[in-house]
Amino acid sequence: MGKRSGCAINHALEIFGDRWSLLIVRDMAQKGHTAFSQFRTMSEGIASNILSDRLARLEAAGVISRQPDAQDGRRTRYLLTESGRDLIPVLLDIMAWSFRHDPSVNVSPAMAARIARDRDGLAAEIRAKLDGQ
Amino acid sequence: MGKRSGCAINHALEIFGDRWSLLIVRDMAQKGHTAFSQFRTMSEGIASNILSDRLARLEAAGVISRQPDAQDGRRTRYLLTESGRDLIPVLLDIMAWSFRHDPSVNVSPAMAARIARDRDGLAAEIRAKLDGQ
DNA sequence: CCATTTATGTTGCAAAACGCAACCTAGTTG
DNA sequence: CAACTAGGTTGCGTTTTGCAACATAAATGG
Repeated sequence: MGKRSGCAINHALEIFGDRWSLLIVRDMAQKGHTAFSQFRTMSEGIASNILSDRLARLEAAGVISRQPDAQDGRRTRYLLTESGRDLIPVLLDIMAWSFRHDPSVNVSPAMAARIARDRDGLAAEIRAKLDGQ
Repeated sequence: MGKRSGCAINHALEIFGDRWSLLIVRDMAQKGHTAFSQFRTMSEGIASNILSDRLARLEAAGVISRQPDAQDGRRTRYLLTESGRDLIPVLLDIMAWSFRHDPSVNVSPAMAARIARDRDGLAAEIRAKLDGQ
């Protein structure tokens, strides 16, 4: 796993520069998903082998953590680490960018306005919901 | 090119959800690169066929524009569109995230502090430099 | 308790994307 | 007009992806 360069953008791309990793983080932040089977239901349709691989990579990168469920031994709980939660503002900015340049995207104008006006406040709200997990 | 979903994050990933596209945008924003041969010198080492493909995709997505050079008919100038320039704040946030969670990355603490304190002002400065092109 | 179902994966295989080196063409320069 | 430069394309082997089937451990239901 030799890194290609010390550039900060490249560093980030080596963690989530693919079509799936950020969608997993999105589902964790937006929907509070924590289970393998929950990620499999995402509308983009991720294959189980790819999901398995991406969860392992995100864990290796320190963006998520994996813990066995105490109540149900079959389950594994995937949670955003501090580093993963810190991606929430980036996710919001990407959503706002997509909306500005293609309003046909599934973002309400109200949400877009909220991100523009108070991104960090919104990020804090999303973060707070995850604290219960 | 059927889209996988209307999600704003997915929309963005269909444009730059790979290991190279954002590095091209980075070189345009950070270094003012406009030529094929300039992008080929990036330290990550992009192959010419991949570069050719990514420039075509970014143009198709409206993030960059391509124009023949008036002075030298061999040259093509690649420039960030408004949509491309609007990615600058996102790039800065990604840089800051990388720095916070891996300080070994090539970002000076001063730059990281500047992004934290005045991201939009910094983005405006970078934008202003591109206006000469 | 034993059969069934659920949750989390792994395996095999075909298709697509990537990476490298060589090659090509139009336009420019000496 | 010969050599060089810029921006690609082509071939080909390697890697990653996507799909479907299968495996395994743990829970649940009768």
